[in-house]
Amino acid sequence: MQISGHKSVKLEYGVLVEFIKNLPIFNSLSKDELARFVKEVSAVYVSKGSVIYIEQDKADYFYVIKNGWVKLFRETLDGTEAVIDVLTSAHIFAEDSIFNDEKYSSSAQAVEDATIIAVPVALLKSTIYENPAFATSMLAHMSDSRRKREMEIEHITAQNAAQRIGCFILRLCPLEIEKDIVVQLPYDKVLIASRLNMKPETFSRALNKLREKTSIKVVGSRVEIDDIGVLSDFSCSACSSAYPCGDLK
Amino acid sequence: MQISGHKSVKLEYGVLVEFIKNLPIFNSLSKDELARFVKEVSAVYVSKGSVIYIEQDKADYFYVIKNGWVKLFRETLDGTEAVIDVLTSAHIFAEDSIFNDEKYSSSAQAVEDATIIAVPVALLKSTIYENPAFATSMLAHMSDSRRKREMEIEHITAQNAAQRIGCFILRLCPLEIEKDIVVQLPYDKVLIASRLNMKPETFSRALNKLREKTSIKVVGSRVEIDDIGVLSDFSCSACSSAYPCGDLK
DNA sequence: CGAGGTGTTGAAAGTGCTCAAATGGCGTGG
DNA sequence: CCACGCCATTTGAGCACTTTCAACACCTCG
Repeated sequence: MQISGHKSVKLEYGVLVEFIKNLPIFNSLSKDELARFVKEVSAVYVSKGSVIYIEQDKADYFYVIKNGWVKLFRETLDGTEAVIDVLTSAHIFAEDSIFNDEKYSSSAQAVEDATIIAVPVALLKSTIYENPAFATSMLAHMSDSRRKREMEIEHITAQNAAQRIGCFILRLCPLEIEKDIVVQLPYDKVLIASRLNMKPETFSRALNKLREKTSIKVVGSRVEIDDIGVLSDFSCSACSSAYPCGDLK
Repeated sequence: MQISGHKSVKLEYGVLVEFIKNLPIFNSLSKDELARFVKEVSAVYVSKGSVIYIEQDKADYFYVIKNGWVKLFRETLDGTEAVIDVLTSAHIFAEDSIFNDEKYSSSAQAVEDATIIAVPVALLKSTIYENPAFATSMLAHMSDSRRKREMEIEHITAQNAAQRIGCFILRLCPLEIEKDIVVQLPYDKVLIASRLNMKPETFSRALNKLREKTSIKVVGSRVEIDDIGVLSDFSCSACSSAYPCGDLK
């Protein structure tokens, strides 16, 4: 595994303020708190493949993704990798480091070039303590995040491979449009496969099946959807909520 | 489904205070707050099979389990039931009602006779706002709970049916003893099966396999474990943490 | 006793996985 | 510009595990 690929980057001050201020999770920060965050924070550029931290590392920072894609994962005793989540812009990770003896509870790796904002865990902790509105935001975030995991479990057990891929594609679609949508798969198919708890071979075959059943067109990472209704009928029938379920961002 | 079986019960004042005070989640309540909780709370007896609430019901209360077993579940569009969790003494549920538009995000049913403490959601909300230590406790709880779901996902994908049952049994075992442990399965096998995301038939067969592989003895709901090491070697090899992993209560 | 719930077993059908091999794109060194 | 090697992806064949459908044993309750 590649460990290099980290580079501290200077973001323009105004850009950083705007970015942080507009994150839902930080919208309850006071002006002073926001200033303090901006001061104590640092932006880091991580190139595709580089490891951000490893499970059990001392957790001094949690992160906000400015752009790019980051994979959270654990390794099992028999050496396989379990992908917990794959996140992008505006998502935060390692925020549970306030607990867990200040150790990271999983590992994180950039799966596409990314810029991430490192925020001291101590600052997170003290702000939670001092600003009840922020504490409530964090709690809402945690609750959503737990809910997201619950939906994940439902998907794994109730949907077959083709339906899970369909569901994944649906979550990439803009909500306003119904017909002739084109989306790009955001990262490579091997990773999508493990994100959806299946093998690459199964992914490939299930995508063929999905193509047959829903008349979507796939060329490389480009996906064309003529009619989103057909796709959601096929994918969501085994699930507890219909498209757009809105549960997983 | 049986809807009856709810009965308000009077718990002795001292008993209630002691119970609430000793819950980890409430240990940061001040004396005044504790008094207020005890005043606003009500104990409810729910008999086996009775439904506590249904998804989308208006959520005015969340619950703490005094004793018994409660199942949380959702129903999928095609009519099958997805079990989210099965909880017992000292666990809380529906605490995410502070968000979600004050609606329950799943349904809850007693699967064994139970006594549960109903706490007004409004009280939870205001206490989070007023007591940062309590807010932090709630946050820690949410974080643990999310982690628990993550382990669940790992189990479903990495362990086979027999290993999942082994893991379930291990979590019933007291931590101090290593040899000649006897445990009772806490609720019926059909429910354990769906809790572990498998069919009853699969459960039955996988339990036979587990018996062969680990020399545990099972008679009805009674399980005898000669050597916990053999059981954990078999069950935990596909997982990211070895017994006692301590992740799922 | 009969009904219904719970648990077990058998046989057949899926579904996804493993292992192996082929394909195709793409960047590097010549 | 081309050959090469690497990597991502696809395809094939066979296998392992879980589910499905059916039947049956057992127990409890009315």
